[in-house]
Amino acid sequence: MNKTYEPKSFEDKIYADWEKKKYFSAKPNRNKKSFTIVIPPPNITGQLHIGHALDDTIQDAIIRYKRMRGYETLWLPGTDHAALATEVKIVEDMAKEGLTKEDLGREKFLERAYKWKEKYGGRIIEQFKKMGFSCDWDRLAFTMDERCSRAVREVFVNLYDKGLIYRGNRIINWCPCCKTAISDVEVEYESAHSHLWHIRYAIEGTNDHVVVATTRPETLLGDVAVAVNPKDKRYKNLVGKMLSLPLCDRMIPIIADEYVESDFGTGAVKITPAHDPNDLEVGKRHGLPVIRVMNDDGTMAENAGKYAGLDRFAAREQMLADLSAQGLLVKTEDHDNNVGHCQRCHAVIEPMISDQWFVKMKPLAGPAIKAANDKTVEFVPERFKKVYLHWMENIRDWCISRQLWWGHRIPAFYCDKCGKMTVSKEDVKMCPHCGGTVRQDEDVLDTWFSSALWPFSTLGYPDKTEDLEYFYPTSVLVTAYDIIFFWVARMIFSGLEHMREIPFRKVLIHGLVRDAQGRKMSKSLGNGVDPLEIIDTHGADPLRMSLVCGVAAGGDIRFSMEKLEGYRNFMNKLWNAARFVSLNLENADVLPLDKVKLTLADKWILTKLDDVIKASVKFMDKYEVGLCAAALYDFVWSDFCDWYIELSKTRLYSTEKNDRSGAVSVLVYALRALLKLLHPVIPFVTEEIYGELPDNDADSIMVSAYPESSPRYPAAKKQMECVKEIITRVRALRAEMKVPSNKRTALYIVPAPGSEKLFKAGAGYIEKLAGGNSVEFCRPDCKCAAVATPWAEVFIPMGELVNPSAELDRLKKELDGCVAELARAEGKLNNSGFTAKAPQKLIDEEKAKAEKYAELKKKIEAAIAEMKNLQA
RNA sequence: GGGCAAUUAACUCAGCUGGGAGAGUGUCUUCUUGACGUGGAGAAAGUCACAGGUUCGAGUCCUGUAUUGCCCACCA
Repeated sequence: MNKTYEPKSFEDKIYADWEKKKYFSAKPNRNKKSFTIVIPPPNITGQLHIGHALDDTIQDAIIRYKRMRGYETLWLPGTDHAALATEVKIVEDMAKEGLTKEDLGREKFLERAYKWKEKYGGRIIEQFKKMGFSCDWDRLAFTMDERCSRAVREVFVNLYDKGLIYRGNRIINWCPCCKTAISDVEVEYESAHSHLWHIRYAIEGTNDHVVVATTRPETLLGDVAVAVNPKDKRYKNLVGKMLSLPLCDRMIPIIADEYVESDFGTGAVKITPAHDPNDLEVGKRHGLPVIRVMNDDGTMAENAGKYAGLDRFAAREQMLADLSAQGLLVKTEDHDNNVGHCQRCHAVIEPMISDQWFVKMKPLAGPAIKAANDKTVEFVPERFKKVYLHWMENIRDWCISRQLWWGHRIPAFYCDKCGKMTVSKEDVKMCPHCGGTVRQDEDVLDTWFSSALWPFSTLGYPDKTEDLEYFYPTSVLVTAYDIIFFWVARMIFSGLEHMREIPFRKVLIHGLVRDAQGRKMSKSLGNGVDPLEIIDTHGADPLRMSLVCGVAAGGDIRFSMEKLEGYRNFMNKLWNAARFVSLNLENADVLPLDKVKLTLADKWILTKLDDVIKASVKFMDKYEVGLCAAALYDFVWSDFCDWYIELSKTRLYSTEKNDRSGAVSVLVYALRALLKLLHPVIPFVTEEIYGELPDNDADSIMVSAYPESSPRYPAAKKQMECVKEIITRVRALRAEMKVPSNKRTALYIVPAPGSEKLFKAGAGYIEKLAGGNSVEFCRPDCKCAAVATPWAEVFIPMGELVNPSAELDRLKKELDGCVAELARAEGKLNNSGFTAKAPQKLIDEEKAKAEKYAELKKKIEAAIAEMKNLQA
């Protein structure tokens, strides 16, 4: 083995081997339980970024764990066509050649889009492989492939037939930059400093006027009324009167409506049904017309008179200037409000009336709410359930049509002859009503409409496939909290509606990856890190470990190069531990454990191993991958490397082959087990090292069996912990006494009554690890520094090593500590409340402690007295 | 305006059903001992945000306060 960990030398090779051996592939198998995850499909235009790296490392760890635990595991991969996001990119790309969508036409544009998909759709998959992800690539799906598209049609038509999809003229969020409608969740609200403009509307036939306050004066020409609250005394007599709309010669009525709140603004609201959802409602109630004054590109429409053609913001400025010039702008007030922006291009969203397709949500939300409430689907951590429920309970209809070309085209066909519409799973050539020619709806579906079906469309829906029966519902869905509404919620109601069953039993939510300062990683800040670059320089395993280790579910994680290097060092540590083991294989036999005479240290590490197996299983079963990784990190570094390897050396360098073989056998056993435990998180390095071990149980660690825990040697573990403490204390004493660490000394041990046997067994370890060159079991007849524990005292002859007054100070400090402990224990025992109500076990423990510390105190006092004598 | 979360060592974070505060990084001291200096050994470092309460006992449970962050919401 190399002296250092060099991931480049094996990662690609190992991945290729896994793929070649088809370890990732899953088939329905009645003899095994299934465990399924569908990947959140990355956008085809995307590059692997740190968010995928986190999300999919968690999934890979879970999948690998379950695979090793004997489940038939399917991790189903795929990509998302990402209608709007992709189309925007393609349009940008065309712009470089001076081309627009219209130049190409729909057909040519789609050709280009498919070419784009071919070019970039595969790229991210190759990048996923660099991370080590064990997806079943033979099942690679795409939201626009034939299978998924069929599911989309099926679902659309079914929902339409049930009346759950409808077409309607409603206020939607319009992005004038992307020139499409978007759904509510695609609008990001940001608070902005703006103004409330107070504008004077003259009352017909009088010199009087009404002042209205507005934040969007550019929509003024679309006003069809001014509304006041019916109870508002100021305006009571004006209701029914007509007002002259400024900047044009139209007359509009004053109406009364409960919607108006008298104490905001002036208590008089302009009603613009075409550009505001509330106004549309008010308008409907009062039978008012709808006047749209803006074009799709955000310029003012023809009916905006002299403002026609002006951009909406320019029009605002111009109109304000004109109003001001006419003395109609009476006040400009500072006002903060929330302005919606397009999630994709960040342009200001324009609420506008538009003819679009919608999914009726209330009937679908009911079962989705119930499923969460009765825990048919569970959120981890649970608090995200509230977020989900709040959204579901207040859900509004989902606008699903997009004025784009890239995506699933809406399967509605319009007849020019009879004017009827046909919605069909199959393409319609001829109008079924009159035989006339039909044309398909121009629009495509929201990309999330197809992702909502992902857990079952990828498994064969609408057919009743074996896959679907075996792998559905999937086991856990893993994603970040920012995607709960977009995707998780929609998959839940879709699964319930179309499969009559939840799409996954659990939803594991994690946070976002942030930079070292806690900022969101973003292009504009330039603080993002490229996972591919990190894999190239440090390896995939350190990256995976640094994204996952120590993170509790639901939390954001901070990424930094320091952290990464720390975990790279861990890989090196693990590597070298393995190297140590392999270097010692030569002159020894590796035996099954039942053929080995186990030492105290062996029993200790095997018991600690058992503990960590239990902890790993406990954490992984709760999907706490991060806490599992942290527990293993500690075990490997502290228990296995710092202690067990060092402890094993006494026997490893023995002249007796039996000793050497015993030591090596336990080393190999423990190493193999911990590699398996670590494999789900750091698959490459564990596989590489596993390949170096003799007598493996499988061709590859990834298909080997996860370690089983079994009862071990709790008594030996306790004893070893006593020995360890003695060693630590002696080391500390030596350090404090400034004994050079390469200077070895004689050690004298006086075990406490009852501990004699233990320290005979542990003497070798103490000598080796506490800087001894000999051990004797008696009290030396010379000046000594002493360490006192409840189990034994250790004396080190001072000779010229020790400074007596320093030793005295040290002893005094030790006495202080001991006295404090004693006081604490006695304090508890003297508290009648404690002795009356605490569990007997605790009381006994405290009693034992008090006795031990009382005994210890005597010993330290004796040592102090002696030291004083010596000084005097 | 609602809701959620966080507040623990200099920094980043763990801490499960209440029973003597932990890790990593950084800092300091020291050691090239035959796995590893990407290392070993040792040390310093915390009123567990604040104020109450429940309890024999609170980082952990309850109430309130403060600060920070996030999400949701049609007050024009």
